[in-house]
Amino acid sequence: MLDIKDLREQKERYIELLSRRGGDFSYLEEVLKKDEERRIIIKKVEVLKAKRNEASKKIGLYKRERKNPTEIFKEIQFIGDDIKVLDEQLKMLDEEIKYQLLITPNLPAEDIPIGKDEEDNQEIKRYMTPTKFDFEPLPHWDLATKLDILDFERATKITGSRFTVYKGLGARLERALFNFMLDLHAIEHGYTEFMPPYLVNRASMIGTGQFPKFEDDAFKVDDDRELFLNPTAEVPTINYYRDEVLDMKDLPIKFTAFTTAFRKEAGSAGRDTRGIIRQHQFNKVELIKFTAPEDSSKELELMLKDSEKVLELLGLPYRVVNLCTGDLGFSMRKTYDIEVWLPSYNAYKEIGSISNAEDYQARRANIKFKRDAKSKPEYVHTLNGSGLAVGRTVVAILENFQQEDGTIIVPKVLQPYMKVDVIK
RNA sequence: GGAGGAGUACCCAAGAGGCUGAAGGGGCCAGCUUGGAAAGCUGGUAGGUCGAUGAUUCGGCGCAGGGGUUCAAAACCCCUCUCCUCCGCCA
Repeated sequence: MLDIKDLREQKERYIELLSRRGGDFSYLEEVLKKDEERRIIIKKVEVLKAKRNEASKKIGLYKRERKNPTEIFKEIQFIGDDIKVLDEQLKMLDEEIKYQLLITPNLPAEDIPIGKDEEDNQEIKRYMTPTKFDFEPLPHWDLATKLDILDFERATKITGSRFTVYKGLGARLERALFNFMLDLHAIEHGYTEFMPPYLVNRASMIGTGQFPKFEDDAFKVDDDRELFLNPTAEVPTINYYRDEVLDMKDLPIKFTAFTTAFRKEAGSAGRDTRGIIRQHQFNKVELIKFTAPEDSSKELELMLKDSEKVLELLGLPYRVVNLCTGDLGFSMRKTYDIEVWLPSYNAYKEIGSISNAEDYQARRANIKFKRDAKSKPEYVHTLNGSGLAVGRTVVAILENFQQEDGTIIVPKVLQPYMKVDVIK
């Protein structure tokens, strides 16, 4: 959430920056008018409340002294009604302003490329060169079906489209990968392992920015508690500290969370329909950081390195892009995407993204920190990154390490987990 | 699912309509004491948020959350959430 005071003071700059995402943000002018109105009412109602408090105090005093307080009663006879009316107006204004702010995305960072969509993302790094084959490589859905390690057809029987059964060495590859990733981040990179609930409430979804704007993307549980299936570990993990004040000495806090994520993929009908690139259910190892404001840029770069390390150890070709304003996620100020080379797409495909939300989620979720006992609480910065999307890593391994006979070479680092060196 | 109990500031805890910005502890900070520390003693400290204000400061809200009764509510009423105990069920 944006800070209404900052918005008030830097209206033009805020609207200009937001417009870089594309879209019309002139409605913020209306929001500021409501904010103005709100402050006028606050002034009025607080004067009345102060008057009433004073009178009530006097009545108490009179009663103790056995004096007659009728006079005072007369004075404030109608004050309660006035307060009630103003309070109701205030509440409505508050709600409208809050709602508008909740559906307004984060400001993009000043230094990221301005652009419309992924075409305008800026490539900043390549690792290895795209895999070359001296035979006709197969897409992962064909490879996996032949090896009988993924079953797309029968999965539709169990659930429906965009669900897959992992089987045999396919299931083991998935498990090997997330164990490998967790070990890397927890043991080598110093993140604390984190296993959150997979059902989250509305407040959590609002806290990280999924709601209210993107409610259609979430699976809702039919239960009167209003719970939703975890769409990314970012939600439960960042909300872990919702409404808390952390100690500076504990920052940065680093978590690595493995979760199964569930998404409706509402807007992507017809896209990536083959294989397991885009599923309603997928596994992901996530990296989360809570930092002091002055450290978040540095921590973002470190997180990117931690994330890249996974692909480097696996020996997969990838590139890193700096997302342009048009492709940037709702809650984020800056995002790097890591894109892995996929022969079936003959292109780089997103396998993880590493983002800095700065104080946007912290303000929504009310997560602060104190520099020391006496200092005022300030909002933390939150960062999250993939470490990585497990299903898409399976795809990358199958497609990049396939051999002419349709078998798959298991990367060295996975062999201790897989107990085999070839999937056949 | 059934029956009870509880939720007050960093922690423990008093408080059953007005003098409670919340007694009392613990903690924390400073000082005395000490070679240094502990203990002891003395003094100090109470959060957050919103609004006004150049600073100082003033005012509103705040005793799990929401709503109500009242001139006035931590206290009374209603709803919700969380935790605890017992019973039932269960991986």
